[in-house]
Amino acid sequence: MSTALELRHLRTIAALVETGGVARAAERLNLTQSALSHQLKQLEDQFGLSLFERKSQPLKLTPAGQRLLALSDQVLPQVGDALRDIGRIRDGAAGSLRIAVECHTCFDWLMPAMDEFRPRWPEVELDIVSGFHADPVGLIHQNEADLGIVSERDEAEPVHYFPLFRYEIVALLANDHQLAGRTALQAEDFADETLITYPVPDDMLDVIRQVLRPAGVQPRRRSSELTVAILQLVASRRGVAALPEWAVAPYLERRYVTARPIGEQGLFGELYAAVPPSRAGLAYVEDFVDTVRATCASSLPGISLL
Amino acid sequence: MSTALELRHLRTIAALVETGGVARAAERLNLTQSALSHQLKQLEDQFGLSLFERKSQPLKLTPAGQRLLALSDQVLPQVGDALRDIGRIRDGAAGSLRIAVECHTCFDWLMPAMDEFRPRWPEVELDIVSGFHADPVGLIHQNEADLGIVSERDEAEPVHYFPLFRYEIVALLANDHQLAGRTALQAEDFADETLITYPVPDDMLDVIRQVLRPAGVQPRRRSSELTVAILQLVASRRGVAALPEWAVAPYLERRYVTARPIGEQGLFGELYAAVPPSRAGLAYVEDFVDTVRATCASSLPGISLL
DNA sequence: CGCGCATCATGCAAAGCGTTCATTGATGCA
DNA sequence: TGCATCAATGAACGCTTTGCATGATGCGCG
Repeated sequence: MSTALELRHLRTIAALVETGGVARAAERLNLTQSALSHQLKQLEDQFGLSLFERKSQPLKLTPAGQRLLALSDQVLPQVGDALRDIGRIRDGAAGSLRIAVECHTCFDWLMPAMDEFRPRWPEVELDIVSGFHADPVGLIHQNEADLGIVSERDEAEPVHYFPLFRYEIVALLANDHQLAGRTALQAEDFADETLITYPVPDDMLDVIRQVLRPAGVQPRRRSSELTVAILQLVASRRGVAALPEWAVAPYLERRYVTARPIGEQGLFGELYAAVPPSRAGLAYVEDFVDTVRATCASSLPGISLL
Repeated sequence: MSTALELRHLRTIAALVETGGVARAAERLNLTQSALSHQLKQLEDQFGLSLFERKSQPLKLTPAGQRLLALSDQVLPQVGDALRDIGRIRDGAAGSLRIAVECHTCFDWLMPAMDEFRPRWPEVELDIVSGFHADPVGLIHQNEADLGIVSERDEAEPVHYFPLFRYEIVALLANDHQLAGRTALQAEDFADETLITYPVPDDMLDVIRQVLRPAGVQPRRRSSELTVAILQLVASRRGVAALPEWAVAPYLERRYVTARPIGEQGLFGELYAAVPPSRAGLAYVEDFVDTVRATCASSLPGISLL
């Protein structure tokens, strides 16, 4: 007796189409490429049909694959709704979710995620704690926030961290900058440049903390609040910057400025959602985190979920 | 990391409610009672909620259980539709399904099943081969039928048998018949009675083949085409009958006649669908069998699926 | 009251699914 | 042509689900 169709298979098909490849789909699902390959083979054997053409970029579904995808698109949201409802039955529909952010750029993805979340949990009070804060976890302890977006886990803190995603921080140069010829930039390359950053403490700037300070490099500095303003300064050769790739992707596509990896392996940042342990199990908290991860995965280029 | 919700769980909930008990649900799903018990426990642990009240007959769902049931009712038909569509993609939407029956009463459940099937497979020509036939399998070999409903598997025949269900054949007596006092009837009890049957060869009557002939009992005989006519004769004390319990259940409920088991263990019949091996894998054939099993399981009292 | 029956839970042994790791083959790019 | 990417496959191992045997509990009936 062959194994029946399961939601697992629908999740696989959906991920396959979203990511456009078996390996990427596997990563999205927190599975291995091998597992997915086996799983797909088993599905195809069961149906006696192939589900997609392997040798084509982008990936192309057969009619049977398309029908399965249609089923996924129909069923998976219904399952999501049901799970949320069950969460509400357990924890109640109401609550508060005051969010503290330490990074400027986070608003780019936070707003869409909140827009997605709000109609699902109309009775949860959703707010952003105004301003930027060097220490969201502190705000949580003072009960002035319920969830903080942070870039480092401090295991000593009594909070629960939900991993969000990992992204590359790239150096941004004017298109005709002399360093634009390089394939990658090193710490020393910044020595004679003006580094343009957000006006926040150096500890919150990964490029300083992880690259320049260890190398003893102290470039000239300049700051601006807005991403677009920073880019404008870079384009007009007033300096260089180091920003998340996803934050500047649209500008890169239009060749407004040039991006280069920082260091041999590239420089990467990570983001986590910090919540009080007592609230980590709440249905709407978990769903908020899932919503953030889902919206970011589909809208931010070049990130990888943690 | 806890295991995610799967269709398996939804099928379990649906079966649980349909059958009204864990053990019966397990049988319906071709699993053990143990497996379902474990599965339900794991589900409840995962949600942190109980899904149904164990100590209550009939089984009562908690709100969370009801929500899961609603999801099942929503999702499982969609999955069924998709699987049928994929079957159509593989085997085509058209075909023919000429059905040969050897037993009179089968029409009671065959018609509803056909009504269910027809809209799902509008391009499959669905017919009943007219009249009753002692040998449906023969008709299949002569290519005059595509599927036969038979009560015995002849392993020597080159056909594929799909098991349908098992049912009890009960003796039917007038309410004030002297034998109505017994808890069960034996072969000898028929010796001085008139046995009323359908007008078919004795080999097709289980009560003759399995009970009376082995005991050398030859009661007086009378026959009628229609179930209701047989019952009318029984009620008016013209004789006794032996019919499938599910065929007479509505009359028993109204106490029109009295039913008693035949023999110590009761007398049981089984039904199979016979098809040519080459057609056993066709999507619409499998779906027809599934449809029959499903409609019979839900509409015929006292049967057990094989 | 105790017996039997029906029903569900539970502890321990076998399949199924996923993982790791290695390997191969196919494809596209320089 | 060589190199990188991607997917398929196979085998050994571990965790999860299922099965089997048994035990607990509740209910009806004498």
